[in-house]
Amino acid sequence: MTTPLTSAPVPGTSGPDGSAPRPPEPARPPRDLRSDARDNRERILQVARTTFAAEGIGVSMREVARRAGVGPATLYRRFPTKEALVTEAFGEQMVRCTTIAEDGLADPDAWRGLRTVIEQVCVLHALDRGFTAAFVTAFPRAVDFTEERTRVLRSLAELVQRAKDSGDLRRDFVLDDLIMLIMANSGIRAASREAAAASSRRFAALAIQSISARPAVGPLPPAVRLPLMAAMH
Amino acid sequence: MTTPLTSAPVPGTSGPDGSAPRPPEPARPPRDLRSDARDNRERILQVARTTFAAEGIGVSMREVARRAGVGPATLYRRFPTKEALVTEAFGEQMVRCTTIAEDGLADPDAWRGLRTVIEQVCVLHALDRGFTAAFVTAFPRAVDFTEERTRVLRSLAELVQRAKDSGDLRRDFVLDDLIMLIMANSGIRAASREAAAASSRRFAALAIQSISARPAVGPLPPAVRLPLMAAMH
DNA sequence: ACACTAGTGGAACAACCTGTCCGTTTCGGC
DNA sequence: GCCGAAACGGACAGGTTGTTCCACTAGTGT
Repeated sequence: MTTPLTSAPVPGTSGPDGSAPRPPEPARPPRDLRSDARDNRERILQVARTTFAAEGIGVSMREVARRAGVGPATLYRRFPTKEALVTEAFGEQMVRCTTIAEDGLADPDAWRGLRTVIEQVCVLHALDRGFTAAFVTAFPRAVDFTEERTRVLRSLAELVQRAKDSGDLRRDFVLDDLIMLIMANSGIRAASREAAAASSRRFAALAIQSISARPAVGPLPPAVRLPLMAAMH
Repeated sequence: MTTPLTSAPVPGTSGPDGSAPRPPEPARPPRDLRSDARDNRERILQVARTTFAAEGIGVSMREVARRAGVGPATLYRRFPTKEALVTEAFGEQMVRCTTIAEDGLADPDAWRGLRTVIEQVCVLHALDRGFTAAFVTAFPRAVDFTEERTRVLRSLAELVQRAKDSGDLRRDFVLDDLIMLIMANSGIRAASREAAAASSRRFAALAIQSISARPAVGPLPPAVRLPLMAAMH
């Protein structure tokens, strides 16, 4: 099974031209669209962003098209698959995540930087109505954000290390804890975007409390009335 | 704002006659089924429980029927709707939740009782693969667990109050925080049931840390390697 | 043993989804 | 203006979902 070696070279791959099939898809951004097409594309993206953020990824492509005032075919011409649309729509949030991480890393006070990262990421995700969880569960293996992601993770790892070195972060903290807390945050559902953001703020404060190496009971952001129908079965 | 949850008067306790159209559905348990039908029903329930717990609520009715070795019609004759099946299937977990809450309340040490409740509920939900979140998001207004739920909430509210009185629980803690933490826990996804449970144990420990009135950095359950593809975009 | 009916499973239905085709409209350089 | 190509949208295909119909099967009281 590991030795297909002797077989004839796969036809087509030996050519000197070496034009790869098309996996990397280098030029994703719109090339030179006609003016109306460009407008439509932009409108679709905007609608997709707000709709997905507000109602989750379950919204159908048709519905996105309808709200953007175009036909389904137009939508599919610009974004050949739903995954592509979602990826593109949330690209902005992705770079925002990167920015947050690097801003945190830039803070000379690593512990404060880490705290800021946690709070901002939590709120960001809350405003996107658990986009993370939705996206991940919907497209488990999609995510060609890999490049951005590893960059972010590298930044966070260094931030965590520095916060430990300064003695502010518990020494048994690991990067997976940070991921866990962020995933947990995305499990919070509230009645409105504002409530979700407020809730996430409080959650972030509690999370920070829990990972501090020198915990001290300080004030918290206000509590939020949650739809009790939720978590208790 | 200082009166979070306790305000809701228990609905439906006013009318003496109370001949509601049919919302309570008094006789849900199987009445006098034929032997084979009874077997089938039991088998369906068992399959539904394990399947929903393991793979989430997204599993189709067809699939449940197939795994139970019956036709779709049989399934639907016993459980007229998917919601009914889910509700019935998770009834067991529901009473387990109740048990956990009442055991916690029975503990003379309220703080220890609360800690136990948090950990056990978190693990329970983890083993159900985020059943709570899935259920709630799938059937936002379903849940005729109201009776059980209010009972649980009442127990928890008292437990929280007692833990505050004993000076172990932060005084700005509210019941909504508990709900928030439980919802958050259900946002955690891991590679396996075991990993999820372990993760939830660690999460619960952190949560307890964060709401303690006298926090002290103690040991935590082991960290779990999470599918980093997840929460970080 | 027998009939009678509760119970059954497979096919079918309606609604929805993602993704495609094709005749029509509109842009944009001349 | 004009005309070719780009872009459009409504209808179509194929799949999956929850749910129902119906001819047949198999328990059960006699």
